[in-house]
Amino acid sequence: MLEESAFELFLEQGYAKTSIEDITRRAGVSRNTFFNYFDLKSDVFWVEIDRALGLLPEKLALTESSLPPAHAIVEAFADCTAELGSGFVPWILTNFEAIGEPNELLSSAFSRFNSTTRVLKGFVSQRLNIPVDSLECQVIANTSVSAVAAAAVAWGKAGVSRAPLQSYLVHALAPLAEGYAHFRAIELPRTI
Amino acid sequence: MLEESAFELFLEQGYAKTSIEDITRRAGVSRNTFFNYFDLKSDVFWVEIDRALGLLPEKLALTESSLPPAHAIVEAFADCTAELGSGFVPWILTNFEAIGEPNELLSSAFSRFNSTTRVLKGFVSQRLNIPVDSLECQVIANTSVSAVAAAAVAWGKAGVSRAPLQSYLVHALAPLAEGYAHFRAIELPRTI
DNA sequence: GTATTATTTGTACTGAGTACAAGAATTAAG
DNA sequence: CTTAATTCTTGTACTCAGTACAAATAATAC
Repeated sequence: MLEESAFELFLEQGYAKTSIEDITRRAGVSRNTFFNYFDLKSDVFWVEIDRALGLLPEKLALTESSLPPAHAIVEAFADCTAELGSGFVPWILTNFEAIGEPNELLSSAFSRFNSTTRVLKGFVSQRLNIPVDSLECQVIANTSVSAVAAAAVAWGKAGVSRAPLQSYLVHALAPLAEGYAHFRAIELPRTI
Repeated sequence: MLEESAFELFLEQGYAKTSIEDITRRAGVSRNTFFNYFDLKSDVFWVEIDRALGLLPEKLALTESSLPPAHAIVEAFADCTAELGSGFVPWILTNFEAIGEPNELLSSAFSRFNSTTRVLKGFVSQRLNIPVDSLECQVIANTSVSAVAAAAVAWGKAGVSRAPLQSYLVHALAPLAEGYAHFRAIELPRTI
C-alpha cells in the first residue's frame, strides 16, 4: 500500500527528504503509478479523512431539521467517523508534529478546509434560510470547520486512551452553538 | 515592482500560466532576483497582509486587559489595518475569484492562518490564564482567525463603497464573543 | 489462443524552488 | 579620483513535484 510505504519513509527520513520515487520504490511500483492513485504527494495523508468527509453531506441531510445547525454539525461529523469504526484514527492526526508544516501539506489541508466549508455553507444556508454567499454562512462554516479541525487534532494527540471524538467535537462547538443561536444577517452599512 | 508585474500578468493570463520568469521579465530583472524578495511565488499576494499581520502582536498587547478576548481581537485587527491607511485593500482580497485556488495560494494562506493562530493562542492563553496548548486556546484562535478571514474576504468583495473593515469584524466576531464568554477548560474523559 | 480492456511503466517535459559562485553596482575609505 | 569592501543581481546548474502520452504488460472476455 502506497500510504504505508509513505508513512514509514516520512518517519524514517522526514517528509521533505522523501521523494515520490522513494515511496514507490519502497512499495515496489513505478513512480508514475503513484499518480494513478493520488493527485498530489501530500494526498497520502488524507485517504481516511477524505473517506470520512465524503460522508458529510449525507450525514448532514440525515440530521433533524429542528436541530440547531451547530448541534447538527457535531452529530454529522461524529457520525462520519463512527461509521468508519472505533479504530479509525487518521495517521496524520497522530503524527503531524513529526511531519511539521511542509507547504504541500498546508495546501492539501486548506483545500479540504475549503471544500468542507462549502458543504457546510450549503447546509447552513438551507437550514437557516439565508443566502449561501452571505458573510453569515461563510463565518459559521469557517468557524465550525476550524473548531472541528482543532478538536480532531487534539483528539489525535490524546493518545490511545482518548475519549470518543464526539466529546471533543461537542466541547469545541458548544460555544459556537451558543454564539450562533441568535446570529442573524444584518445589512452592513455602506459608506456614503 | 515585482508585485505589480505579477498582478498584471495574473489577470492577463491566469496564475498557473504565469511563470516566475514571466513576472521578472515583465519587471525587468532576472528570475533569481525574485527569490531575493520572496520565498515563494504566491508570496506576492501577501505583502500588504503580512505588513498588517506583523502589527498584530503589539496591537493585541495594547488592548485593555479587562476587555473580553474577542473584543480585543476585533480591536487589534481593526487597528492593524487602520494603521496602514484607509486606502489599504490587499489586491488578493478583491481578486481572489479571478485567481481561484491554486495549491500555492492555499499553502501560503494556510501558513499565515497558522502563524496568526499561534499569535492569538499566546494572547488568549495569557488573557484567560489557560495553557497555551489546550484545546480551548486552539479553538478560540482557530475560529477567530477563520471568522476574521471570512470578514476580510467579504469586505474585499464589497466594492469601493465598502464599510470599514471593523464593521465586518464586529459582525463576524460578535457571536464568538458571546459564545466564548463562558468557555472554560474541561477535563475531557478518558476511556477506561 | 486471440482480442480487448485495464493498468503499469518509461520517457520526456515544465516550472517552482534551491544553491552557489561570478559579475555588476553601490558605498566607504584613503 | 582611485581602490577596496560590501551589497545586490545574475548566470548556471540542479532537484523534484507534477504532467502528458505512448508503449508495454497484465488481466479479462470470448
